[in-house]
Amino acid sequence: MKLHQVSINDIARDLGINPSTVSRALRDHPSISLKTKRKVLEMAERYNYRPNILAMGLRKRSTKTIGLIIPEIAHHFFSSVISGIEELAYASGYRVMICQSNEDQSREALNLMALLDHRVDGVLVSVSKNTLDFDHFKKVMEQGVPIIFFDRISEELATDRVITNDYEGARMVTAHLIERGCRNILHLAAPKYLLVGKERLRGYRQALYEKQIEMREDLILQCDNSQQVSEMQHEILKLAPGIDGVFAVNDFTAIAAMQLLQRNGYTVPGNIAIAGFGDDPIASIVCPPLTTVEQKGYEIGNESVRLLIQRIENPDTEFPPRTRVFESTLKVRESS
Amino acid sequence: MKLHQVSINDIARDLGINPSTVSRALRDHPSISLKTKRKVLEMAERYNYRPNILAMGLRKRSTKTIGLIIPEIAHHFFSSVISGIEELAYASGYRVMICQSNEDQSREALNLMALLDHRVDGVLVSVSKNTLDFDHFKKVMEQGVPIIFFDRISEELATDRVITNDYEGARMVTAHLIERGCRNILHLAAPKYLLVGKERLRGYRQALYEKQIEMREDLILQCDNSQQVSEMQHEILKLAPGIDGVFAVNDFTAIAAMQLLQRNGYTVPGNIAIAGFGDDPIASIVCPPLTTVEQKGYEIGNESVRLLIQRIENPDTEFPPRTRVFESTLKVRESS
DNA sequence: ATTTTTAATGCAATCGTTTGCAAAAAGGCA
DNA sequence: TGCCTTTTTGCAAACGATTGCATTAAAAAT
Repeated sequence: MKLHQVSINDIARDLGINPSTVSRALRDHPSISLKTKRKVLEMAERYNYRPNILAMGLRKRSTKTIGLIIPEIAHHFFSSVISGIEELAYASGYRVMICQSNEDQSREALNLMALLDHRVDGVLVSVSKNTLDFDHFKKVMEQGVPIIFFDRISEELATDRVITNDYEGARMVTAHLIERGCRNILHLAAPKYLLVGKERLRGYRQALYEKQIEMREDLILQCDNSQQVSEMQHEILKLAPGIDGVFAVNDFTAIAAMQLLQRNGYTVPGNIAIAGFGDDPIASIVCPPLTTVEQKGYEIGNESVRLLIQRIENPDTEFPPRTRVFESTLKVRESS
Repeated sequence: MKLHQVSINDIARDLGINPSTVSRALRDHPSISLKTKRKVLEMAERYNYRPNILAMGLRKRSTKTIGLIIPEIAHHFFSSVISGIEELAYASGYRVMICQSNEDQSREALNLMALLDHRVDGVLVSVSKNTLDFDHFKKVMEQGVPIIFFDRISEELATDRVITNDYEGARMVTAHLIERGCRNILHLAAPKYLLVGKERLRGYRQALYEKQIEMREDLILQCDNSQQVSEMQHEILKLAPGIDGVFAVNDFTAIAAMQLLQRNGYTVPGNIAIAGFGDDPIASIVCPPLTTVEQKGYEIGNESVRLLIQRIENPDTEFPPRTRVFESTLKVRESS
């Protein structure tokens, strides 16, 4: 049986004053006398009063809550983004409602609905992998709820974006493989409609171009998780004799490929050097430890919240869509 | 600029009827004529009406939302628990608000407050590692908000619990090490106040006892994450020459220990066999792949929600505290 | 002592939904 | 048509907090 939580009215009744006075006293309104403020505060303390967020939200049309939609909570990158988000959000007096889309567009749309239903003041999103249609986001924007994309953004929506310099990261790591002597580098790429994937591919191409190495389209495979690696193992193994390097779009794919190659008699980095992207903790545990690119998850989360809160708290200011790019850094380990 | 979301009153005005009629029509109340129901539904559809959860929650004192507090979102075990929770919760019409305590008691208490402030209908908790004091949970219970603990439970609170059979899992895996020939097994244990830790230790002891192997207290080290492994590396290395097996309370600790030993010239499983607990995906990626114990994360999440919703929807029924135990299964891999 | 000014409080409507009860409309039957 | 049921709808008060405006109490000025 749920107890009756004490309300502003209970306190008012007990003190023989008006609820509005209690409300103002609690918010430290200047026109309330010190004496009443003290009485109210003391009573609130004693009764363990907590404001009813539902009532506040209803009246003030603001819940001091921001929504977050993430493809997969269990990824290290995303969980460090979450830390960055929570830190600044809490410090600024906001709560965070976390949802995970499981890389599924319809789930993503449902999550978005749920967040709007809860009347969040704004939304942070990293788009799910299979999201091709952005109408659900448009609806949010039309309602005037601020929305900010990070890492996995939508190219067709004009919103604030907080991203990693994927292009430069991929260029660096590919250049590194080339410097290590690789000439035939297999690229395990993300689907072409994902911007991060496109950018990393572009960086890969650029590095080859800079070092004047011929681009071979047959060395680009769309394959971006460990399951796909095992599904495509025949293709990969068929290419294996002709390659001396692998650059995968993320660490999980890189590791799966590495283990596949190792199981089939190739040595890493002896026969084939390997690099990933993301610097998941697993990269330093696998053997050999994986060369990869570190992304600034915490900072990306932090900056996203900063931009969002700015929009939330200045609803009448027109900001042009802003893009923040965080540089990534190469982590060279024994796999290359 | 946030738009005015259309409300039940807008629909009522447009249709020239009373808001209460609209409300009942939307909820399919039997005393509303089919004709009005159709009109209302059509209008609601057209205007894209969404009920205001804040108002509903305020009036009905139920938000159809359950709160979840988890120590670390990024752990595979917890994220599979989350999947289990979300699946059943969504299917039953509930939303889930996820919070992470970061293994910190004060954060945990804050999270709990936030959830209560949002008037969740019930709470699922896995206790943070450094939580020694349970007053914040008691407060929730006194308010009559149902609370259910899973995996990391509180022994001093009489609540529903959903746990793994840690004792049996630990006993099995230790027995397995013994069968593999280990006689001096180092146990890297969790803090003694954590029930999971105690139970796994108990299982370890029991296995030794059953196989009539002498218990050596000096082979039990309190050390339950990779950071602590590196802090305690001297102790571990000092013991290393005298041991032929390691059973760690979780996979991360097991792996950190394994790598420490390997770096110092020990072979695994040749010189020392190693086993962990939890079956994190990393366990099958590390080399050699780690022997461990699989926990039923998804099922644990699912069952927790089931128990919680049962309490939420039967507020007047007195359930005695229930405990559900899920069996774990041994996963033998190359590290032993 | 009376008026003016300022400080402190109260009133009442509002946010969007639900719900017990009263009222009206519709249907049935003589 | 009149009366009685039964079906449909409306009224108004909640839920808990906020806020513009009116009002009262207290202090200052005349």
